[in-house]
Amino acid sequence: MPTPTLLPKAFFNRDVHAVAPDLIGASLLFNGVGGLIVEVEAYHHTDPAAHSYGGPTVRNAVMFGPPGYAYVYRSYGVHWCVNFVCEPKGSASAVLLRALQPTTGLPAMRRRRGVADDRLLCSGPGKLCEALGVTGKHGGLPLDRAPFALHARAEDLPIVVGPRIGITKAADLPWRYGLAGSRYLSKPFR
DNA sequence: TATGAGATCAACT
DNA sequence: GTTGATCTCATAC
Repeated sequence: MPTPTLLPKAFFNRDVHAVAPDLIGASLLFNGVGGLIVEVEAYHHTDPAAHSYGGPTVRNAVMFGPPGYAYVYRSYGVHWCVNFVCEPKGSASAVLLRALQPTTGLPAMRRRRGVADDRLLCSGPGKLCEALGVTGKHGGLPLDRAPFALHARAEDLPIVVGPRIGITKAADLPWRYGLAGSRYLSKPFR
């Protein structure tokens, strides 16, 4: 097994469309619990679907900060969703984590989620945060140290792209990236 | 398999 | 007052 490489902040200091596919297959642990990233979506400040579209607010302030930090927001008033901020400071782009293949800390994830089926633990942005225990208080934390632990994938993987999920604006842009054939996606790719 | 409602809150009109 | 980067459960086909 090759020694995994811990992702430095510089990894995120690139175009969001370069970072997003490179995250597929990477491993994400949060307080020692997590798995392999199998699905993400890219958002950019010129993108009408992005929270940063239209300028900084209290909620999206982290997106306008430096890359390599976590932007966490509440979705539909109920769920937490986590993003990785990308590109040079100020461009307000981010990658939304949508699904993981669970590998580590399965008992903790099953307990938090209240389900036993591995495929239901992290197959969606809200589920993923619940399984890992990520909440709003973790917004703004750096991604290159605890409680986060991100490692680059060891080899190239087949990546598929498609339109993003659950949005109404710019819904046709193919800015969703996934691991081809994964059983752990929030939804299959067409 | 597919569609619909409810939960619950911050941003925005 | 309305909308949304969601999820779960219920009911219908």
